[in-house]
Amino acid sequence: MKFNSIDELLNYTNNIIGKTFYEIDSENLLKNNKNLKHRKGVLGQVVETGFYKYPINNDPHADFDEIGVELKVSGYKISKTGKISAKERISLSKIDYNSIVNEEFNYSKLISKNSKILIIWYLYEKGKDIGDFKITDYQLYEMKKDKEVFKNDFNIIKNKVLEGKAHELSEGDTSYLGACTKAAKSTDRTTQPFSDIPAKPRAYSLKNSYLTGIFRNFKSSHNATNSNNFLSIEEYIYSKMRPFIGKNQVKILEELTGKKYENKVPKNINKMITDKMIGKDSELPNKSDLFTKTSFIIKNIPIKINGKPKERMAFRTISLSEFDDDWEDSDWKAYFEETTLLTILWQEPNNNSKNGERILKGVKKISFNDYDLSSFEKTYNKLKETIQKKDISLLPTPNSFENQYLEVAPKGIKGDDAYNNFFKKDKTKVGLMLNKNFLYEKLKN
DNA sequence: ACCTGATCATTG
DNA sequence: CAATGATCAGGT
Repeated sequence: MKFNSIDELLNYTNNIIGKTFYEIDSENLLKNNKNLKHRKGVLGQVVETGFYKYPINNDPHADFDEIGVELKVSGYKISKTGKISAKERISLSKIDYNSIVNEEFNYSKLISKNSKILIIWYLYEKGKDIGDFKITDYQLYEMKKDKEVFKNDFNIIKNKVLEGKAHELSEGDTSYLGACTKAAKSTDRTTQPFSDIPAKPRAYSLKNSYLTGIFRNFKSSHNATNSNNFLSIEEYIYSKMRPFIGKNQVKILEELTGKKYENKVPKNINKMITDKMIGKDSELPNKSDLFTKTSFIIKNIPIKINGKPKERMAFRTISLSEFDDDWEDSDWKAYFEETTLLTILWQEPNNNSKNGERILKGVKKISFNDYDLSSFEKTYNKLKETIQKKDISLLPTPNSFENQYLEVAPKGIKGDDAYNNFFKKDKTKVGLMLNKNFLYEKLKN
């Protein structure tokens, strides 16, 4: 099928809404070949051949070349809380560590020949036959809008390889363009030019969170592109923080609110400040496009004069039922994989100065690599086991295994007795925390 | 001086 | 009124 204009393409595409993959699979790619079912990309082929009537085995990238549009078929899921998110990243070409160091950013080569992508969205439902997934939306997206961010991301990846740190690459390093792992076996490794350490093979990808952002914007048709000039989140955060850097907590809060806090320093003073100064986590997507397309969480951490953190970093309380899922499917894995922490650093002016006196120092971006995640996985599995066996002694409290980064700690209010009441209710009074040593290592580099 | 369980102030 | 993002503080 050939389209002469984008309008023509979209008019035709409108007919795909409401269909399942079985319904459009005229070539019977799904029914005839059960093995194909689990192959990635088969749904894209079904749409190409069954709906757009491209011949099978057509060059997969030709798509709608004449009108400058590339086709992507992408799943999304709806969480228990009703939030929509993309199911998977879209992976692009492989990263060649040995040649990237000599390459300059080239948008058209990296993303695609075409600047627009037509995304066909289907609703992924766990346990359902993939042929029964229903297509619910289609969306034409102009990738060029994000070109400068892609360029910045590309250079982050390139610089890491230049520093001989290809093995430390992580999807959290960048904003939109990820470096996702790409290998048949998880043990596969490849060489890198400036280090002898073998690195995992990776490909460029459009990050899951980026796709999620695109789709959420589309659904809320809040397409009012709040375009701005910031290329990275750190730059954005710094622009908000700059007037306050070097001042102490009480002074900053007083400046921001006009109230006096000298005699009574709220325990959560840092969160009050960053909420006002930068924005609440829930408001961030309205502040900059960068926030809609990447999951950022602002965290405050007090540090000592020597730069070491004074405290662990706490996350929300956990529910017993969250640990029904296997790690691979768990919300916690997705959270740590995709979230980038923006750590606001508050330094003590003297040893053991009190809350309220700490000085705003700067911001540090933290994301987690595969090595970190494999340690988190152990914590997760210990929690899962604790819950399954109803045995509190198995709980991954601090130092419950070698190289533990993520630990369980109480988080309630007076009298909660979090450990003894652990099994009483689904919503527990304990939370997950990253320990100080781990945090320090992350802050250092 | 640190570790780890206990507790707090504000928020939605 | 409980959850969140944090800090507090007693014991070692």
